[in-house]
Formats: sequence, structure tokens, C-alpha cells
Amino acid sequence: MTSLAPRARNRMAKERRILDSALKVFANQGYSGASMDAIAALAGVSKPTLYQYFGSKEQLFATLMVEQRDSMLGAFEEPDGLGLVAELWAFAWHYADTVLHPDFLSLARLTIGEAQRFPEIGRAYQAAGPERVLRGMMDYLNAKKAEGLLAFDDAELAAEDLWGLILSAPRNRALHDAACLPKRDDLHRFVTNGLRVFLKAYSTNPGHDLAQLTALAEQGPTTGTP
Amino acid sequence: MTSLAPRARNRMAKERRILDSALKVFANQGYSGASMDAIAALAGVSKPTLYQYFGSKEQLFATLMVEQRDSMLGAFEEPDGLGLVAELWAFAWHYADTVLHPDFLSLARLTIGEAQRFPEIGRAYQAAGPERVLRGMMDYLNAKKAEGLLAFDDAELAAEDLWGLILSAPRNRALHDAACLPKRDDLHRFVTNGLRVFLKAYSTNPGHDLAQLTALAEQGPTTGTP
Amino acid sequence: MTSLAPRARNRMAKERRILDSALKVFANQGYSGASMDAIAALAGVSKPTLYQYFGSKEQLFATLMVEQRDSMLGAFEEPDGLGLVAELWAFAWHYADTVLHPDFLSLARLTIGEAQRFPEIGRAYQAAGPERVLRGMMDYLNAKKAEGLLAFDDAELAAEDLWGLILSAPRNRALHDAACLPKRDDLHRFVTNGLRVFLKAYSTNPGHDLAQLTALAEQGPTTGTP
Amino acid sequence: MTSLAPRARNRMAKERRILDSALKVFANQGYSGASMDAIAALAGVSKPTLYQYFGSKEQLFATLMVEQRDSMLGAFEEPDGLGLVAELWAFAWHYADTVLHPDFLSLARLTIGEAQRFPEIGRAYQAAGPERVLRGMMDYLNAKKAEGLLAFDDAELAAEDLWGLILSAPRNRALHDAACLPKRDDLHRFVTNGLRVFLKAYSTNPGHDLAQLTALAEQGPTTGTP
DNA sequence: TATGAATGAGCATTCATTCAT
DNA sequence: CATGAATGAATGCTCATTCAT
Repeated sequence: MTSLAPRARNRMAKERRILDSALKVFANQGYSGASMDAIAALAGVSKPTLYQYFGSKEQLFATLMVEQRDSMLGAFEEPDGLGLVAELWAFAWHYADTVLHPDFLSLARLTIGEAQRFPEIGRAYQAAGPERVLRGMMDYLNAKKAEGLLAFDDAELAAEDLWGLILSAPRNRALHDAACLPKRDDLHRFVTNGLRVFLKAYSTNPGHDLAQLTALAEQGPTTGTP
Repeated sequence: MTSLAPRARNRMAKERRILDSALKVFANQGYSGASMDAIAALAGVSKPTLYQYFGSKEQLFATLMVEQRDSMLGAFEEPDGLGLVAELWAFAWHYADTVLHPDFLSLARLTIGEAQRFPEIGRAYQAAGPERVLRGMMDYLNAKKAEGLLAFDDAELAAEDLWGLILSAPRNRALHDAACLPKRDDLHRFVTNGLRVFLKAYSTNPGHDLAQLTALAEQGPTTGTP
Repeated sequence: MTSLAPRARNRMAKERRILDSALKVFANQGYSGASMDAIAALAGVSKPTLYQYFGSKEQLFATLMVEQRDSMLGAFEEPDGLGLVAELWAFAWHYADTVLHPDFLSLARLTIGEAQRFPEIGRAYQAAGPERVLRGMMDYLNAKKAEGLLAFDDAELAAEDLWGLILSAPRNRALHDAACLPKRDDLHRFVTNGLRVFLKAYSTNPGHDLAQLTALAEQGPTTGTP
Repeated sequence: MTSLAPRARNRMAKERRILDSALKVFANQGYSGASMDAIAALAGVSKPTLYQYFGSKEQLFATLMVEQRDSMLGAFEEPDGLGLVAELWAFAWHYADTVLHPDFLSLARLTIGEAQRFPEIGRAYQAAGPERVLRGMMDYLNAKKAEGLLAFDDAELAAEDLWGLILSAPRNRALHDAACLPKRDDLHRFVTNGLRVFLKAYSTNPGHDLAQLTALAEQGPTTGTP
């Protein structure tokens, strides 16, 4: 189906290699610190090829950021009918694993570090990443509110509370200290506590939901991919 | 009182001018992108003067980071007996104003962006900033727990919940989008909502405390300095 | 035969131009005084090309020294059966011409001037130049001793006497005074006198040999290449 | 007698300190490699003082070279009536010790290394050093010739033979290899051999003189100061 | 199409030199 | 008189970018 002429396939493969190399170099050295030489060498292509494919350092950077942003933040996944608490539990771990993945953190550091020089990139990142997740979460929370399981006035604030309660602390720490990825146990603490506070504040049946949460938490950290 | 010889005063003034210029240039261009020429020009001194004062680009950067961090993060201020809710309210606005100040955000972006190349600076930032505030907050919360006003198991988690509920959303947005400082009204929303959730989860007398919060919130945003 | 691709030929030509320019600039300004800008300008290439070819100033210098030393000091040439005196005469003129050549003197001044900072270069120069000649001379003298034409205990000392008698004075003068190359007539004086002393001290048949020397000397200075 | 006003004495002391420091720095780093900062620091004075005393780097260098040249090469000392061979023996050791002294070698390397950029300095060095010694030696040799002890046509050549036979080899080696000072035993070899060849060539009574030389040589190396 | 080779402009840093005190 | 502080002009070296092949 999607079979391409060998020419085009070759071109795409090279493009991929360049983008991958560029990500590594940019993430490690920052925009200004990265050199086209380093990227070309890591990709195993010559520098003119780089320029033929991407025009300039700035364009390469922009292309890369767009591409990464789209590929790393998968769509918000509709949870699968396990009930409120189990669904929130799954959601929390899924986003923790995504957002605290070293590659994702490197990208976030890059975006933040260059936000002043490349404002559009930062803004686009926000729009495509966090805000999309937020909207997905809002829809989900609104559905649960309609089912009578949650109670709140402002779905956006509720969604942001959820993120802030669970991910703010470990993410901030990891952003500033690249060597300090939260351990699985710490994460378990943050997830459990964050959900507990969330349910206390928003559940219409906190007794039941907190009990369920405790049960889930007792099974220990969910094993993830990071 | 502490009158200085004109020599020393002149030197200090020049030092200040250099550091201020350096902050601007580093914040705009990142560490690698910043040029000593640009800093010298903005400070109105010659390049050798820069080197006489600070030794090297790296030392200038480190000095700047330390100095900015220390000057911007005032000590954690013991609240002054207005009662739990008013105290939390004051605290929230104080830290919102500090943490969301444009200069502080620039500094944070810089620290984050260079975290991979200057790990000590990122770590020192954590230790001097967030962690100090966190410890202050924990002490405060523990005192309130002793007074029977709050209930929680883990003071650290509670303190981090407070920060995450109030500041995570606007700070993340501002970090990624330098042009998007939260408006006063938005901040009011975040502060009010964050404290509401916190009190629902931790207050031993939520009815009373939430009523007080609502009263405070109705007076509108606290006017700050930024 | 060894025809090269135009690429390679071009490269080698440029390399030559750079090395020639470097010799001139280094010889005139010393290692520290020489600037890569000056070398590049004289060679008619851009500075980055210099670095692509030779990596660094130090490497360029080292390469240059090795190359010059090897190209200037031809192998010790076995004399060709003209008899003792004529052979010594030819040898003396050959080495006088080599050692007192302006380029060779520049190189020697450079090596000496930088001996403290580049000890290996000075040592390598000794090993490849004087010591090789010395060994060649020792072999020759030993052969003549075996033929009964010369008498001495220590071939090394004899060889060094020969060099010192003939070349020490003009070389020392030329080393210190770049503008003062010995005139052909002066050289004739040194060569004739040096060989006379040498033969008086070492010949087993001084009467005959000195007569031959006088005959050679009367034909005037040997015309050389410098 | 030579008591000076304290002012002037202080000035001269400082001048001395500067010149001594300059010698060290120039000798170690060459003219271009030496920095006025380094000289000032080593002398313990401020840079403007350097310029007040000596005007410029070039003038400081010139002054230094003149001063050193005059102070290091003492006058040719008239030998003291020990007889031809003992006098030559003493002379040889005296000049070996002078010329092979590490400080003197450093100075010579400097002069040679900078001969192209400072031609007058090299020429002046020749005139004040070697040539003065040479003239003294010529006078001495002529006197011995008048006494009937030596026989030669050209006193200048004879004097240069003496120098070349004794000092050429060790000095050349030491010039090129700063770390390789000739050992006392080597020097003994060179002195003994050089004088032997000289006497064979020029003595009117070689049998007697060579015997005396052998006797002197058997007492081992003359102990010197280096 | 892909590349080895080239370069102008800029980098952090240091220099010899000179004020202002 | 001596100096702390300042600087214009290099220095060695690297960068993003572009020919010529």
C-alpha cells in the first residue's frame, strides 16, 4: 500500500536519521550550543545534505520541534470502563510515564530554554501538548460529572488540579535537575496522594472512592516503560 | 553608615551594571547564545573589564545565577496571626507574585534550559528556592496541625499539594510562553480554587474555612507588585 | 606514473603553500609571535582551511619542523673514491652549503629559540640532523683508519672535531646575525684551515695530504648552490 | 663613596628586580610569549611602573639584552704564567663553565631565536661577547707565537679553531636540547681532545706539550661552578 | 543527488598600553 | 611616584553556510 519508490524511501530514512540526531544534539547542547557539524556527524551525512533537507539551523530546529511535539504526546486516550478510580489511576500513571520520560523532559527543557528566542515553538508546544490533554481530561471529567460521580463548577480547573497534584512536584524537580528522575516509589506516593486529594475535593462519594484508591495503591507502583 | 570609598562604590556600581546586562542577555539568548561582546556592550564596559571582574563566561554565569536566585527568593515569611485561611491566602499571593515575576521566570527558564550542561546550578537553584520554601511551608502546616486546624499524614506532600494546586498551571504556561503572563484575574481563579481544594482535603473544619475563603475571594485579586 | 586525482593534487599544492608560508612567518616572528592570520594570509587561504589541514597552531608548527628537517638534511652521502683529501673537501663544502643555507639557518634559529617550550622538537632535530651526519662521518673515518690513512682513538671525537673546525665559527656567527651569511671566500678560508688542522692531527701521512689540500685550495672556493 | 640618596637607591633596586624578572620570563617564553603582566607580577610591581621605567616591551627587552650581554661575558682574563698548556687548560675550562652555564645558554637561545626580529641585538651580542673573547685569545696566541711556542699564519683562525674544537659540540647539543647539559666527564673529554688536536696542529714542541696535557688530564675534570 | 573543501563572520580570551587617582 | 582600573586591538579557534564537483 504505502510502498514508495526506493528513492523516496531512502530520502525519508535519511530525514529520520537527521531528525533523530538533531534531537539528541539539541537536547544535550541547547540551540546555540548545538553545531550543524555535530548533527551531520551523528547522522552520518554531509553538511550540505543537512542544508538541502532543512534549509537552515533554525528551520531544522523548528521542524524537529513540531515533529517531536506531535509524536511524543499521543492523543488523550479514552479510558476503558474500569470505573472512575481505576480510570483515574491508569490515567495518572500513563501521563506520569509520558511526561517524566527522559526524552520528553529533555524536549521540555529545550522548549522552555528557548522560549524567549522561539516564542512560537513554546506556544505551539503548549497548544499541541498540555492543552490537548487538558481538553481530553475536561471531557472525561464532565462525563463523570454527568454520571453524578464528580461534582465541580469549573472542569478546566478540576483538570488542572489533577495534573498539578500528581505531576507538578516530580516534574519541576526533574526539569531543574536532569540527573534526578523520580524513583518508582516516589511516583507511587505522588500519584496516590494526588488522587486522594482530588477525590476528597471532587468525588460525590468520597468514602467509596477513597477506599478503592487505597486498595489500588496497596498493590504497589504500576510498572511502566520509562 | 556603611559609606564606602568612591573606588569601591564605583566598582560595585559597575558590577551591578554588568550583572544586570548579563541577566538580560543570558535570558534572551541562553548560555551558549549569549556573547561576552553583547554583555559588555549592554553594560557599557569593555570586554577586558568583564574578564577582570568575573574571570570567564562560565564564572560570570554562575555568579549571576547565585546572585539572582538569592536576591529574588526572599526568606519564607512567617505569617502574622491572621488566622489559617487569611494566612494561606497571603502566602499564595506572595509566592505567586514572586514565582511569576518576569525576571524570576527568565531565571527559571535559563536554569532549566542549561540544566544538562550546568547541573550544579540547577541543583543549587532547587535547594535554595523551592526546597527552602517547601521546608518553611511544612513547618507552618505542622504548626497548624498541632493547633488542630489541619489534618494530614505527610506534611511534605501537603505542602507540595498547595504549591501544585495554586502555581503549577500558570507557571507551566508562563515557562513555555514567555509572552503569556497570567492576568491578575486568572491568578485570582487559580489561588481561590487551589486553596478551596486544599482546604476541602486537609481542613478539620472545612465549612468554616471555605466560607472564609469565599469571603476573601469576593474582595477580588490582591494587588501585587509585578 | 603516480598521477593523482586533481583533488589530491590541489590539496597537496595548498598544503605546500601553507607550509612554506608558515616557515616564513614562524622564522620571522617565532612561535608565539606568529599569527595564524598572518600564515593564512601569506598562503592565500582562509583561516579555517589552515585548521582543517593542520588542526592547531602547535600541530602546524610540529609538522613544519619535521618536514623541513627531513627535507633539508639529505642523507649522508658516501664519498666516491676520489681519495681521502678530495673526499673530505667535498664533504666539507657539501655540509657547509647545507648548514649555512638561509632556510636551514632559520629553521635552526627557530628550533633553538623554542627549545625550552618544545623540547621534543629540539631533540628530534638533533637526532635527525647532526647525529645522523655524525654517525655517517664516523663510519667513513673508521674506514679510512682501517685503510691506514688516518689514526685516532675515538672516531666520535674526530668527527666532531671536523665539524667544529670547519663549521662552528661561520654557523655561530650566522645564527646570531641573520644578515651575515659568510661569503664564499670566508668559507674557503674556514674549510681550508679546518681541514689542514684536522689532517695535521689525524693523518698518517700529513706531508702528502697537506700538499693535496693546498692544491685543492688553490683552485678557489667550490661553487655551491646557495 | 657611592652612597646614593635613598630615593635613587630604591629606584635602582626596583629596576634590578624588574630586569631580573624580565630575564626569567623572556628566557622561558621568548619575546612574544612573554607578557608584561607576568614580568610585573614576578617583579612585584605594577604594570604602569614597568612602563615608567622602561617605556615599552621592546625597550625593556633591548635594555635587558644589553645589560645581560655586558654582565655575563666577563673580560678575557690574561692567564697567569703557568705555562702554555696549563694556561690553555685553564682557559678552556673557564669558558666552558661560562658558555655552558644554564643562564648563559638561555640567553643565547633567546638571542638566536629573536635574531631575525631584533638583528641589532644579535649583532651586538656577537661584538660584545664572542668577538671580544676572540680578540683576547688572538692577542694571547700571538704572544705565545712571539715566544716561539706556537706556530701559525692566521691568529684569528687559530683562536676560532680552539673554540670550535672544545666548545662547538657540547654547546650545539645544549642549545637544541635545553635539558641536556653536558656532564663534567663529557666536558673533560672535549677539553682534553680539543687541546690535543690544537697542540698537534699548532705547537712548536708537540711532544713536550702533549705530555703535559696528558698529565693535566689525568688529574680529572677541573671542578667548576655550574 | 551528495559531498569534500572552502570561507566570512564571530567566539572567548589575552595583550600591550594608558588613564585617573 | 605608584597603582587600580580600563581599553582597542589582536589571538587561536569555531560556526553556519556555500561552492565546485
